[in-house]
Amino acid sequence: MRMKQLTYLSDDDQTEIVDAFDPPRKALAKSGLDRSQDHSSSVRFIQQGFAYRYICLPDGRQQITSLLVPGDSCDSLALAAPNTEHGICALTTVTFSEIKRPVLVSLVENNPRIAVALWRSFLLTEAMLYERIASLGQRSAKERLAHFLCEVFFRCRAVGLTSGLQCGLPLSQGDLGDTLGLSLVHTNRSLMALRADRLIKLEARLLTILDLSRLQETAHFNPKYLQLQPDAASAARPTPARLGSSHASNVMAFDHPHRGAHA
Amino acid sequence: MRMKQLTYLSDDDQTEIVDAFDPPRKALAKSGLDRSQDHSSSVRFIQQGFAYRYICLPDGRQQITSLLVPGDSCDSLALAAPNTEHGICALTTVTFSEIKRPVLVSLVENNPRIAVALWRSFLLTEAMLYERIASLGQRSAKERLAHFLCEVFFRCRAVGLTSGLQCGLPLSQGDLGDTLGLSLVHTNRSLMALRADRLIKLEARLLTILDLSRLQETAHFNPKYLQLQPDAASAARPTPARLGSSHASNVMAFDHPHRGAHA
DNA sequence: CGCCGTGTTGACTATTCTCAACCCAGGTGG
DNA sequence: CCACCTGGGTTGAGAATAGTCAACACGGCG
Repeated sequence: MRMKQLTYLSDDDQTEIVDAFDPPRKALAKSGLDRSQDHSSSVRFIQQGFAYRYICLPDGRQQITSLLVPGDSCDSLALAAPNTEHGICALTTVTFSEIKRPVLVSLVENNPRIAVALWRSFLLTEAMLYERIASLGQRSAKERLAHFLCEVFFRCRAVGLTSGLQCGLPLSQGDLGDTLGLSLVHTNRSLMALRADRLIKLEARLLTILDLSRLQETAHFNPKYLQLQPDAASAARPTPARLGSSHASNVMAFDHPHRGAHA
Repeated sequence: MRMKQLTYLSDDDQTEIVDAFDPPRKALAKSGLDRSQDHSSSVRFIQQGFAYRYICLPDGRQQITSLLVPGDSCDSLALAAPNTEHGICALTTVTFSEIKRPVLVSLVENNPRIAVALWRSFLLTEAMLYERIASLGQRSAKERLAHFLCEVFFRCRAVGLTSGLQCGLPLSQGDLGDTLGLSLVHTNRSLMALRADRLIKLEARLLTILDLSRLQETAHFNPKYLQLQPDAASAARPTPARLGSSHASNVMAFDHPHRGAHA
């Protein structure tokens, strides 16, 4: 999980975390990640698969606020303010675990390393939010798209879900638009522009970066904000994903999109 | 400070916090809030005045990512990731206090109420970031502006810096544009549109809301995300601002804009 | 076979940006 | 006292960016 790369928790620490979780559950693509009904105050962590967090405006427009990859928590907010829930929707089949708030609290209180790991994880989320705001406010459609693709790629690489310059990107162009604040059509055209520049390939939910440094340039992308550890950043070798299945470091570690239960 | 309204810290708790701060310092309008050189790892809290946090893109564009009002912390990020600093710039004369990281940590470890207050404060920041993303991604210029004005007003009211439907707004139209991802000119036109609708007045850095509920409607603004306490939300009576000067609940609690040290 | 969901493209419209004036108030220096 | 400068704010006109509507292509699936 994300904590891993951030602080090098010991194996004991990790076992401690894993044991504290409720048994993992699954959500189908396009379904919400519901919390189990009996405890409203819990935190969910993605173990496998991709999901997104979104906000709906009263008139139906929706904004995808973050992409959630394995290791991410869904519920930093809910910890203290259970009334401000956002929706979480699976993009692929998602395996996730829930941990009850009191359990997490005692974990944090008894193991300062875990506390730091959790803290850093939330700060990373915040850093990504700031960067997204800069993107939405200042970057053009093409830059925004390039920036998002860079971010996805680096995040995937940090959790061992890349192979060379390829990673999975289980978003339709409509989803991409909702993420970037663009219309579907304009998203398509920006994508075509990046392809025409020979910067990326994107087909069948598989992103291939043809020229990473030029892509970063056009995006004005600086990975510093992702706070990657030096070795997690290089990641030529697949990072051993430890939590959940121990052989999850496959690029297309998610099921191919097909008609699931509709949102 | 913000902690106050969020968790009703006891007076003892507050004294404990106040005592832990370094002596307050001042920054002039348009100057950065520099940390004192001797300890890079510290957290700054705004006591009086307004400031903003911003990100600069390499080509000079700048995005204001958040407005900081009295009680806000400048440095949630720096706590764990000192390399991802953002700039903080004063909009008015600002009084702020710094607290060294180890001091804050021991405060948090020894007083769980303070820990919760700090935690909630950071989560509130996060909630505002999500909402800003929804604004930038989905709302039109006019809606965005209306939404921002609503947010500012509610936040000011929560810290007792309103009088009726008035509050200070020490941003130039250029600053507003950098906040909302709009050009100066278009910001001006959106502002004129809101004025033409008789929703607001804005002159000499004083915002007057002429019709709050209609302004909220046009912004699709729902204050829920601000997690206001019921009584802080009503706030017909001025909230006694306790930290810093005890009589700070004046609407125009900041100096009028004039040429300060330039950025 | 026909019906999705998804991607692609064209044509037109709307929103937003840029450039360029101009105004006004306050401050500064003669 | 006035001339001048500077930093806002306001407005117009034209250009660029992005959105909408509509059509069509393609593959998977019933």
